[in-house]
Amino acid sequence: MSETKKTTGRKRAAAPPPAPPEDARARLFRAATELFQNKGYAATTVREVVEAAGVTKPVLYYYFENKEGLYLALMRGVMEEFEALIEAHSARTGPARRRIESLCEEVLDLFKRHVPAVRIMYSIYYGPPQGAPFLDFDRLHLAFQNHLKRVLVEGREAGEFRFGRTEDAMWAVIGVLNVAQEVELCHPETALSLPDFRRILGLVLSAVAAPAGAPVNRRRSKGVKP
Amino acid sequence: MSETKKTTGRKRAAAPPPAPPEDARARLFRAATELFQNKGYAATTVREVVEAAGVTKPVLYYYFENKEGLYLALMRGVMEEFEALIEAHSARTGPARRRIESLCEEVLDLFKRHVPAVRIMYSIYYGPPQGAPFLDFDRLHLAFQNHLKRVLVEGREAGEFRFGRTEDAMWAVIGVLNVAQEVELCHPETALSLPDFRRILGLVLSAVAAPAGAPVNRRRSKGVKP
DNA sequence: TTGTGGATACTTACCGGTAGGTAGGTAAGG
DNA sequence: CCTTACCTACCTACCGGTAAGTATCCACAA
Repeated sequence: MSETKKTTGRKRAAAPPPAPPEDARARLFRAATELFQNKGYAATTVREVVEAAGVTKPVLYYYFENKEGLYLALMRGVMEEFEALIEAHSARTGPARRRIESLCEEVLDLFKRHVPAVRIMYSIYYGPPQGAPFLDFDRLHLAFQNHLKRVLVEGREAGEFRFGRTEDAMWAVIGVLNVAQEVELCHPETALSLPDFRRILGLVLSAVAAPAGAPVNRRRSKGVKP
Repeated sequence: MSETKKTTGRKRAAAPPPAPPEDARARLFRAATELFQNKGYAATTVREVVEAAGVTKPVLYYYFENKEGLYLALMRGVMEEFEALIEAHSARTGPARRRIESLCEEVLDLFKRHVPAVRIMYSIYYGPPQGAPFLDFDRLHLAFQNHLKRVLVEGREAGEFRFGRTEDAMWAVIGVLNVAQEVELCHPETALSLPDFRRILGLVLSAVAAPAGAPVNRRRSKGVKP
């Protein structure tokens, strides 16, 4: 099966490979990402992972605690990046609409850069944990919701938006983001382009936009940074 | 599904249970649904299923071909119901907005009545197949999209809606439905009520609604049933 | 210069457990 | 006496994980 010559020169006097292009740890990482996203956590065996990575089984246990540890290492990277994105956005200023647009676009971009990991996250967040160890995806999701709500409220206070319940507007926006993610996951060949996404988000935001020329309703504009 | 009382007549001289209220097949069905949704297909063992159903292993293989067959039987019921719903809606008439609202509400209702099965479907549709046999969820999803697009176009032709690209409007509507489903799956305790859902859908539909009192743009109104 | 000791990065060979699945039997009813 | 509806006992394959050994390099003392 594996074309990997088991005669890994590693021994033998003559130094065999000039330098492995990717070290074993990185190869394990890539192989596991690929397999977990294609087959799921439980359905992927460590044997498959190490074979795809071209290493032997104990190597996996040398670099990672075990199968769970490998999974956790995979997920944590993306989770931290997402958290940092929201954190960075919390400090931003400017028109609420622009902030929402750029937030969504950046989330979508992060998502596209980590499709395999996100597919695993999605399937575990919405579906059953496939024997995979617990990870608090919910915390991140909630942090995102809260940030979005804050920007929406600030936009309303600044007279930029007009809507009844903040949650309604929030869900409408999240719906657009979800759809873009869904298409990316299930039909990457017809994935929404950035202009597509902007148009659809614009459509929804137009439903909460204050009428053009509406009075800037900045009532005390509390908390809104200058 | 079929409540056909097999009346498991087999009772030893001293019948331990007075009478099983549910026959073995139905109990297996229920147990598998519960376990698959809680642990995932691959992470659920047939031993767990039969134990939860209170039967022995060969009973499962007596009623179903194997683990895969049990899974397929589970999914097919919901898929057929969904398909029938879209079929039934294709024949409906009336204002496009009402049709979209009732379609979404009925889909959401079907969804709520089959949360366990849908959770499995979701996690496999968006995520990796967990070693589960292939099922063409995509066909159903596409059928739904096409129906929705048709109603939207009819609504525009009738002067009820005004939007640029049909796909944009479709995705915006689907986004709302997705969000409602997402909340149902991940936070059933704060699931959107029907009024909540109607408000949010109304918000999005208001973005594609033709201005009040706009001329009814029925240009040849081709294909629109009277 | 050489010896050596430890860290690093693996290897082969194996373990106990459990997975899905089955062979073959049995009790009860028509 | 055959069919239906189950049971006990078991099989093989493969699972996650490990014990123990080995080649290579480098630091540092002799």
